Parts: sequence; C-alpha cells; structure tokens
Amino acid sequence: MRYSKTFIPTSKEVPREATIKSHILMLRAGMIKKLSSGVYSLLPIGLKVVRKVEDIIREEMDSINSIEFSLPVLIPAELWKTSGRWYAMGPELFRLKDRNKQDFVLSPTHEEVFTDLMKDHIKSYRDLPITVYQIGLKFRDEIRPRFGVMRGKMFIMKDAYSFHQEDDWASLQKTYDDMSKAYKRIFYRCGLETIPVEADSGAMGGNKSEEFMVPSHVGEEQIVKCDSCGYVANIEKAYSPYREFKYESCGEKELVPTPDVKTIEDLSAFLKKPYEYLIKTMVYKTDGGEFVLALIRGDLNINETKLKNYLSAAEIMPAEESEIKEKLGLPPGFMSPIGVEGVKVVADESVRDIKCGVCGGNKKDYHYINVDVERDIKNIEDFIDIRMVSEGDLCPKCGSKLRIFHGIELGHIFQLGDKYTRAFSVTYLDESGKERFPIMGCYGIGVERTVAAIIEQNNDDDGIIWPITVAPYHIYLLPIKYSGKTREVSDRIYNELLSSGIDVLLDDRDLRPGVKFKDADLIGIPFRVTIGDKGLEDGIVEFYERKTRSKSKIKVDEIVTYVKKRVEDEFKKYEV
RNA sequence: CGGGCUGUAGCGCAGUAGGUUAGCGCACUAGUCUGGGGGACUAGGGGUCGCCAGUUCAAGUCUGGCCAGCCCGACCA
Repeated sequence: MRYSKTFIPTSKEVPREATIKSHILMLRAGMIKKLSSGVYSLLPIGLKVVRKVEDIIREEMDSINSIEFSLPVLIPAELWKTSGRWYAMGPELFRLKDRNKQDFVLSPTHEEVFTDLMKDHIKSYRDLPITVYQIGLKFRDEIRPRFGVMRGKMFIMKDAYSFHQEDDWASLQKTYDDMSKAYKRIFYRCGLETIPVEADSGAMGGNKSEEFMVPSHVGEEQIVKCDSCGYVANIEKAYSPYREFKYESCGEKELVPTPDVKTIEDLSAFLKKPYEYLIKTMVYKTDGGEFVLALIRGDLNINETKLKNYLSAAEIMPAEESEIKEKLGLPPGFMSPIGVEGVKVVADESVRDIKCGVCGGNKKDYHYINVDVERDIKNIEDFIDIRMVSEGDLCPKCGSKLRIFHGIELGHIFQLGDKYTRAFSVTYLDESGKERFPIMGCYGIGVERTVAAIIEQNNDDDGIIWPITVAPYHIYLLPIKYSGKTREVSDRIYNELLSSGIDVLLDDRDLRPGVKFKDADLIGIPFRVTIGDKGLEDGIVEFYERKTRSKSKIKVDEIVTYVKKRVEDEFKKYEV
C-alpha cells in the first residue's frame, strides 16, 4: 500500500479523552476515531489489525472443528423472553421497538439465537457434539464505557457455543479443554502471555468457568495468585482460609454508649479492641427486593459476588441508608442481627468463633460488647465463605502467601449446562429412543480488547511495537525523498516485496524525513527499510527493527531477499 | 446512578475584577529556502466560545437549567 493512497491520520498531540497507553496510541496512530462514548470507528490500519487477529482466531477455531456462522444482531425479544433474560438483564440490554411496536434487542451475546438455530438441527444423539462460532458485533449499554476500545458499548466478539449429549460432561470437558488450548495458541500468536484464571460464572449461569487474563496495571480485574503452587483465581472467586484468632470468653453481653462511632476504625479505637473482635453488619438488597444482613469479622471484607451467588440473586447492592432506616427500622452504623426478625441473616465463617466481640446495638450511638456469637446471635441462618481475599492472605492449596495483581480479561469460557436447551426445549433422541436435553458450553474472546492489550504490552515512548502476526504491515518503506533515484529504487523494492506476498507500506509522501520516521515508529511496523541518496551512492539501504531499534546496512540487490528472510524468521517466533 | 473534573478553529491549549477586531502552538492554503528523526521565513483561510434562557448599555467571562465528554465506584469480552 502507498501511504498517499490510504488513510492514516496520525497525530502528535495526546488526545485529551485518553488516559491509558493503548487508547492514546490507537488514537495517535490513526487506528480508531470516537463517534460517541464507547462507540468507535475503525480506521484502515485499525481494521487491518482487527482482521489479522480475527484470522488467527478463525484458524484456531477451525482447527478444533468449530463451525463458523454469522448471526444477526437485531433479535426479536421473543427469544430473550424464552430464555428469561429479557426480564433478568436490566438496563445493559439495548432494547428497541420496530414500527409495529414489536420488541427487539441488540444482542449482547448469542446463546439464544444459536440455541434457537440448533433446535431444528439437533434431533439425534448422532448430531452431537457440535461446536459453532461467529465473529461479530455485540451491544451492551455499559454503565461506564472506558479506555477507548477496551470497554465499549459496541464491540467485536468471537463467540462459540458447543452442544453435547445430556450428562455427557466428558464431551463438554473435552471441547472446553480444546477451547482452552486454542485460546492459549491464539493469544500466543498475538504475542500475548495470558494466564488462565478460575472465574465466577456470573450472569451466564453454569458451573465451571475460566478467564484468560493478560496482566496489566490498567486491567479492571483483580487476580489472586500463589507463586509457589500456581493457584490462580479471579478475586471474585478466590478462596483463602481466614486467619485464626484466639478468643477468651467473657461475661454477659452489654449495651454500651458509643456516641458517633460508626466505622470499624473508630470503633476499634474507641473501645480499644482489635478488629478481630468486631462484627461488621452489612445490609444488601437483592434485585428481588429482599434485604439481607451479612456479617463479617472486622478485619475482613465482603465479596459481593460470593454473597450474590449464595443468595442465587441476579443482582445485589448495598442498601441505602434511608432504606435501612425506613424499611428495616435499623440505625445505620449501629446495626446487628440481635433482636432483628423477618430478615435473612448470613455470616462469614470468620464470625462463627467470635467471643467477647462487639456488634451494633440496634440503637443509635450504642454497641453491644461481650458478644458471644454462638450464645448471643441465634438468627444466623448460615455460616459461609463470603470473604474477599486480600494481599498476603494464605493460599487455599499450599498455605503460601497470595499475591494480587490486575489483569485484562480477553477471553472467558464456560460450561453452561442445560439452562438454554431446556428453556428452548431443544431435545434429541438418545440411543434408546429417549428424549433428552443437550448440555452446552460457551466461549468468548473480545477482539478489539485483544488488540488494545497487545498495544498495552508492546509499546515505547515513540509508539506501538507490533508483533508481526498482527501488524498492519510487515515492512515500512521509507524513501528519504520520494524522487529521482531514491524513488526508482523504492518503487522497485516495493513492487518486488508486494509480489512476494509481503505486506508493505510505502511512505510516498512529500514530507520531511523526520516526520516519516516519527510516523513509522508511532504506527509501529516491525521492520523498516530506509532508502536515501547517500546510501544508494554506496549501493546500500538501511534495515531497521522497530523493537530493538537496531539498524544494519544491506546491499540494495540483497534487500528483498533479506526482508523476506527476516519476515519469515519473525513469524516463526510466534508459531505454536 | 453517586463523587470529582472539563467543554473556546480539525487537534492541544490560553483568555473569565464583564468592555470594543477572541488569541497561541500544531495542522491546513500559496510561495521561497530546505531535506537522514515532527525545519525556517513570508503571506493567508478557518470560531454562532457545548446548548437554551436570564442579568446587563455591554456576556467567552456573571446566574439558572439542559446536553456532551473524561476520571473514581457497581457491570462485563
């Protein structure tokens, strides 16, 4: 491609809207342009990179016998009512009506459509297992779009779905493992080191799931990892045994005045008690409008995901102070389950053994002291794990200290079970002629997010440094001055490289060399060949590697062969 | 939705004790000199100062409302 014949609007200025490296560089390199919050246009080189990532995904999906489709994004609401997600999903689901007032959704994911599609096909156990996928647009009305293409309202996703015979979890596990391996290959080929992480299944339902994370300080996920035994989990899912504490027993519980002492810090200071004696009472509200008191030891924090799962709620949120006062008649800041009736109470395991503890007095400016949980708090329904793991907690497998770091979630694979096949009455006949429901798995990859993660991990002060597998071009041909002999030689090299299948960008613009050098580095093409009159006098051109910034002089006659070799060798580094 | 911040030329910004032609850098047009890491000079073009209402002789500047965007939290590929 000739630079003058394409569209790469680079920019020297850092756009004000962007704060992270990948977002800034995508804008500066002219890959994307914002249309509105969370909605971006892909410009030519952005599109080229996305296509290259998609091609890698496609190859790997095909290699595990996943079959490609392309499904609509405009979906009649009927399908979503059938699965129940029309009601369960909340405002992140884009809903619209056609002129006949029929409800539609812009699909945020395609379980419904694929399940509906497969319903007509899967009739016999002989039709199973089958795995299908597509690479297409998804729409989610995100609460807060962020970091450019990293979290948009509209994005490209590879989503795959597998169907297996009822109870044939081994078959599902096989596909799940194949996907997991394919994902590792995909990300490796994109030049990314990913970590598979145990994950919460969230709104998708199902039981087993794994996320593919790329460690990054801009990642929105927190990953818990044990460096000695290799245990890794999303913090939402991570478990750690709580630190034991020895409690001495003491007398009867007693109501004491604690004026204006609301927080755990203040309470600990006021009563001169370590956090381990304090019982935190949190009030949550479920999407069903139910209130729940959740108890945890003062030095620990509640993991809302775990609590939500325990309650089998689609959504939970901390109750508002006003709701606590009006609906429950409790004083915020001074609450406890003591004497409370008609509200569900659950406690973290860490609360069970507390003796001589402190909890709210259910009266403004009062707390109970000398609380013995077993003796004094009878209305706890269950002691469960609802703790948030924190840095330095102990590994559940080997007891070493856990580390927490941030990561970007690029892919997520789930074992779904029969939620959707039952909802859509997808049935087949087994060998004995009995009607059965297939079980499913689903498997996603965020495509633009993968591109952003690649940039996030491969850049320097001057710009992007693409792995050759996804680079918009392999070679940047840079004539110092595009005229005369230099132009002749540049054109010749350009044509020869093109005809040997190399993706080459010829900077044929009439600009000062400095500008071209800066643009070349910014766009981040892995290799560059600089052609100038000076070199040509000695019959040489300069070969430059973006990553190492190393330069070498190559004879003009040999440059095409040399480039082909370097490109080939570079590709080999990303082979699996 | 809660908390913080910002809207002035394509981009990045200045200008606000209210005052007459609204400025700078980059980019853009014409020309000259240049030409191996965002060059110099000369001459230009481009703005309903986010929108609406109000206060005032006078509003980019003050007041109110609205809209949009960014950052921190709940959501997720």
